[in-house]
Amino acid sequence: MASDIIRSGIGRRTGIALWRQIADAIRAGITSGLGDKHGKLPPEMELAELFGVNRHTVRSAISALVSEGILRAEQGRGTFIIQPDRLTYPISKRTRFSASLAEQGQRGESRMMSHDVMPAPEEVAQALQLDVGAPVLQVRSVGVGDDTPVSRATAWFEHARFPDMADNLLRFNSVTRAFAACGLDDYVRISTRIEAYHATLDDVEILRLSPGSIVLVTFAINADLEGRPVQYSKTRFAADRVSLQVEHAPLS
Amino acid sequence: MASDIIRSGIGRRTGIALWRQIADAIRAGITSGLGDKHGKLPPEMELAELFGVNRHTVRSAISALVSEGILRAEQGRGTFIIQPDRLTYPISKRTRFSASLAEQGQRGESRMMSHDVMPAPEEVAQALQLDVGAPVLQVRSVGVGDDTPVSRATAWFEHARFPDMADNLLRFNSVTRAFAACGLDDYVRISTRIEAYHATLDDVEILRLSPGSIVLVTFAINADLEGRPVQYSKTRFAADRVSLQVEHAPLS
DNA sequence: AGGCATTTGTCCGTATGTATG
DNA sequence: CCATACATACGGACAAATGCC
Repeated sequence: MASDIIRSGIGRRTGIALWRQIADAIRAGITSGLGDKHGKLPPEMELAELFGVNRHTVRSAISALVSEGILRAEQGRGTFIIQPDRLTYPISKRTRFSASLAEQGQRGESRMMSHDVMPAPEEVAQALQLDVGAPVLQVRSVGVGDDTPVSRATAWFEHARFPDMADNLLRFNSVTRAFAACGLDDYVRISTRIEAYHATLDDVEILRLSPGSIVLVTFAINADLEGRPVQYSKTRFAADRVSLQVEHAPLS
Repeated sequence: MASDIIRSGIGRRTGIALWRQIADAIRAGITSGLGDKHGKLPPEMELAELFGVNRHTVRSAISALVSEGILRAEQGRGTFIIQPDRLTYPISKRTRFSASLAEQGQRGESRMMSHDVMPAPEEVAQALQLDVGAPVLQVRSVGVGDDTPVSRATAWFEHARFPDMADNLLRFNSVTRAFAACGLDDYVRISTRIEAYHATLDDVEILRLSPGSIVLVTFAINADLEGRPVQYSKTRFAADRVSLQVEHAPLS
């Protein structure tokens, strides 16, 4: 039954207050059928029964979501959902980060936060097929869509091969154009690894998450058309705001 | 100061208990430098100062992580991190579920739990390009590697086209061979969507997770060589036991 | 062996936050 | 608003196990 599905996961002495769990459940349930076609939630008493808690507890949850800007409560009429969709990020041979958001009609951009030339640590050296300690450009950026931070990325480029990469990235604000300005006309994604973790404190702060929420982490390698790696990047996505769409190559 | 960096993000009356926030912080910190080379955590008093809380609060966090199987506490010696390796699941045009585990030298198998012919709900009908209500075979299975449940999947097949699918799956315990027995020699993955969620009660039970842990959910469509969908499946992976590896097509 | 510092484990009491009716 | 029950967080004290001198 629907009530069982919704109630599942709500428990006591888990370290998370009931009102908070219910707030999370309502936030998650928004995508899967909670609320009618006008976005109206069931009345508080009904929600209380649904979750198996007191009406006061539901009220705490709702008031938290209202101050998060996810719900709107109207005296006498009901409580309504203000629904933001998940952003879909395509992952394909031709993944272009900056183009993804624009395609969905989302105002989105990637803001470079810092850049630095450093000796390659082992993980980066291995991905870029360089010697450990070889100079690499490290770039940190934050992806923003609809005024909400969605992802934060760290990318590395071989400094010897692309000495002007930092300048070009700053000028064009696009990896594709920056590569072009460095003399690389085309590149393809050769590998993507995906894992999921609990948000770190940095995630909580930068992506404006609540403690305990989830981040999807992608480890990606882009290469030139000869197959030589040109970029290694780790990106952390706010899991409740995105959907990663793997697009396999078309039939040959 | 370092303690200020780590302390940031830990807050009171947020609806999430301090011990829970600290447990999440330690869990997240394990991947990024918390703990020395032997996997030993700083002593409780030190962690308490680091997070700006009482030692008892840190102890609550640690005891939660111990019962999650992430930490091991030894009286008089210290608290240690238990690091199990992740299984890597390739996701490619030719993803074959049953072959994945075997390739890694892992004893793995997929156990069918139940099967049922039912009218296609909207999500399934859309994925398989059928009319809503058309008969489909629904199969639930659990993927097990090294005696630990790793994933649970629900798959749907068009019943009219593959009437003997259930029998063949039971007989061969392999999607690839069952398709072959139904007259379909080859198929390819055309779409994979990946999202991440908190574990539901069912996840906790079936995948033997602890409440609050993470599941990676993949939504996959396989098609025949003409591009007609033959299988739609949703798979829920225990996120701390797997790594999804997207393999892009080789350069043409 | 003994002595000592370090670290986890257990008990007490008390104040505050959360949840119910 | 109020009263009640339970979970959370703090502070202090001491016991138990380990390892080192």
